[in-house]
Amino acid sequence: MHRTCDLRYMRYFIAVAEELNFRRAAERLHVAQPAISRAIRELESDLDTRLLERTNRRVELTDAGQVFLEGCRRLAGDIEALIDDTVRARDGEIGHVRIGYTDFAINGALPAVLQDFRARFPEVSVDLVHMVTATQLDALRRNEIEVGFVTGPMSEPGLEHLVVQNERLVVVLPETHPLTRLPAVPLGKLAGEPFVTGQAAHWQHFLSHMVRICHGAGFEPRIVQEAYNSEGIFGLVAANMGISLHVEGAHNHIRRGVAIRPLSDCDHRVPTEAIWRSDKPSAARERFIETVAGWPAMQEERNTHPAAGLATHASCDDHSGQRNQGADESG
Amino acid sequence: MHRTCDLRYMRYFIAVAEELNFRRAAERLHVAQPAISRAIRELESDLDTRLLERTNRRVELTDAGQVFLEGCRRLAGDIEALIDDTVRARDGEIGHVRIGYTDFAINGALPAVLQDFRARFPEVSVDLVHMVTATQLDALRRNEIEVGFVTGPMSEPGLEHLVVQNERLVVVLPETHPLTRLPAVPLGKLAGEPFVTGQAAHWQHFLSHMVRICHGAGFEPRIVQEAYNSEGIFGLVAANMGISLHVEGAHNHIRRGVAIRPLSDCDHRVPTEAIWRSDKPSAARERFIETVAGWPAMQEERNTHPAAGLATHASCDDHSGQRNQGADESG
DNA sequence: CATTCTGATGCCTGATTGTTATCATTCGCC
DNA sequence: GGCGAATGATAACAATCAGGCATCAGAATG
Repeated sequence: MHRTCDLRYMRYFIAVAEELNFRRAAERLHVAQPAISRAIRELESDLDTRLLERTNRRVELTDAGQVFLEGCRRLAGDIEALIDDTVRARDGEIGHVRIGYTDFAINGALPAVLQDFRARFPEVSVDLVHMVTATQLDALRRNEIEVGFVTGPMSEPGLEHLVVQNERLVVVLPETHPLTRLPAVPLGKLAGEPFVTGQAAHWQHFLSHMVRICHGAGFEPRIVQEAYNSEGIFGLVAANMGISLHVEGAHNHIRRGVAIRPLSDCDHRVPTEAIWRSDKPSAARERFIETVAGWPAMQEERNTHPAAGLATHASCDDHSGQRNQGADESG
Repeated sequence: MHRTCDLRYMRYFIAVAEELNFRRAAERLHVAQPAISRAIRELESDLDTRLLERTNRRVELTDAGQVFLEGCRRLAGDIEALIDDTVRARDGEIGHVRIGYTDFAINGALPAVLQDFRARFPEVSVDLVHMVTATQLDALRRNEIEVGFVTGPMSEPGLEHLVVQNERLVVVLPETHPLTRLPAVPLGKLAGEPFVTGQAAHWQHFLSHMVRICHGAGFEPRIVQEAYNSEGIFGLVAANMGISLHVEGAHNHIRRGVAIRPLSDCDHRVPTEAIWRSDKPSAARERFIETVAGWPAMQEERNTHPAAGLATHASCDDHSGQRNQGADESG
C-alpha cells in the first residue's frame, strides 16, 4: 500500500464500476484502455482486495468493490465540495469577521450595515464585541478584531478607515429643565450647567469633541458625574444630576424623564468610522468593508452633508467617504 | 485545475499547515524541502487560491488555507475509513446476505444460527425470505439469495450443501384421535387414515420422504387435503380433517387441538440443509457458511446421530456434516 | 470456423515527482 | 551594522510513473 489510493485511480474505478466495461470507461475518461486495466490492477494491489470480478466477457463488482465504489463516490463529491468551499473562502463568501463597536455605532448605522452584510454573505459568521474606541484600536493591533467602529476622526498609522456616519451634537436635558422650552438650544446657554459625561478614561475621543466645541463657544464644561456608558449618562440626566451632550443617534434612545434638543448654533460633526489594519487582509473582511463602503444609505449620508464642520478642528471633509491610508495622513 | 488536488499533495499540505515550516514538514514526510515548495505551489495554482501566507521567515494559513486544511484532514480520515471498510468488506465483516428458509428450518436450528451469526458479524445485514425448497433452488440460480435452507437430501450440480438438522418424523393427530393414547405410533397404524399435507407443488421434497416411508410400511397414503404451509396443516388437523406427518421441529408449534407423537418403528430422517452456489463466492456468505458449519449445537447433532436412515433410501451419512460439491455426487 | 468483442501485457515515450545545489531574504547576535 | 543561521524559492538533473500503441488470449456470435 505505497501509493495509498490515488484520486485519479478512484475516478477511473468509478467510471469502470459504472460502465462495467473497461473500454467504455476508457472512452469516457479520454484515455486508452490499457491505462484503465493497470489503474484497476494497482488499486487492487494497493488495497490487497479484488474490486472487480472480470471474466474476459463480463465485469462485475465484488462486495468490497461495491463498498469501495460508494466510498469513492462520496469522496469525489466531498472533494468537489472542498474545492468549492476553499474558493468561496478565498472570495470571502465563507469565513468569519470579528467586529468592535461603540454605543454611537450601534445606535447609528451599524445595525443596518450588519443586516445588509448578513443578507449578502449568510455564510460569513459575525462576532460583535462592544468596546470603546481606544480598546478597539488595541484589539485591531492584536488581531482580536478585524474591523472596528470607532469615534473619529481617525488617522492611525497602519490602519485604514472609512466614515460611516457623521452626526451633529444634541443636548440631553432632564425633562424638567427650563431649556427644554427651546426647540433648539444655543451652545452658550450651557455655560455653567453641570455636565454628565462618559468616563474620561474611555470616552476620550468623544470628550475631545465636546470640550473643543465648548471652548469654541467660550466656556469650559463643568463635569460633575462620569457614567460608564450611554445608558448611564441618560439615567443620570433623568435623575437630574446634570445635562449632557450626545450625538443624533441619541434619538434612538427612548428614555422617560429625558428630553433631547438640537444645538441651534453648532454644526460640528462627530464622525463614526469603520477602521481596519492595512496589512493582514482577510477576504471576509474585505467583503465586509465593501459592504460598509457600498451601503446606499451611507452614500446618501455622505452626499447630503458633504462638508460640515466647526472651525475648532479640521473640516469633516478629511474623513467623509474616501478610503484613506491612515499612514498617509499621519506622515 | 488539471490535476484537481492530488491526495499526496493534500498530505503535504497538511504537514506544512501543521508544522508551519516547510523544512520540518519535509523532514516529517521524508522528502526534500523543494518538493514541498513545488507541491504547495501547484496546489495553490490548481485551486487558484493562496493557501499559505509565507514571508521568508514565517508561514501562516490564509482563511482559505484554514478551510482547505480542515477539509483535507477530514478527507484523509475518510480515506482511511474507506480503505478499512473495503478490507472489512473483502473479509466479509461488512456486507449483506440474503437467506431463504423453509418452515422446517425456522422451527429448527436456523434461529440459533442466525443469532450466533449476528453476534459475530454485527455489520453484516441479513435478509430472510421464506421460500419452499424448489423456489430457493431457483432463487439461488438467479442470485436472489446467497444461502438457502432447504429440505434435503440435496445433490444439485453447481451447488454445495451442508446438513444443519436431521429430524425424525412425528405424527400430527387431532387431540381426540384414538392413536393419541399410544406414547409412540407404529407407522402401519396410519394405513387408511386420511392425510393432510402441504401442497404437492410446493412440498414435493418433504412429500417424497413421506410417500417413501409409507411405501416402506406397505401402504399408499390417502391425501384428502392440501394446506399452504405448516400453520395450515396444523389447523386442518385440529379441525379433524385428517392426520399428518411432520418433523420433530413440530414440537415448537404449540397448537390447541393437536397432539404430536413419535413414530415407534421408523428411524427415517428428513435432513434440512444449507445450500449455496459453488461459484459467486461472497465474503459475507463465506462467513455465514463458516458460522453454520461451526455452530456447536450442530456439531453435537452430527455426533449424536452419526448415521441413522431407513432402508428406503440411501443412508443419511451422505449428507450429514461434510461439505460436499453437489456436482461430485450428481456426476 | 472466422469474426468480433472483451480485458491483459509489453514496450516506448512524455509527464510528474524527487534530489541536489544554490540563491535571496530575514532575523538574531556580537 | 555586519555576519551567520535559518527560511523558502528556484534551476537542473534523475528516477519513477502513467499513458499510448501494438498485440495477445479467451469467449461469445454468426
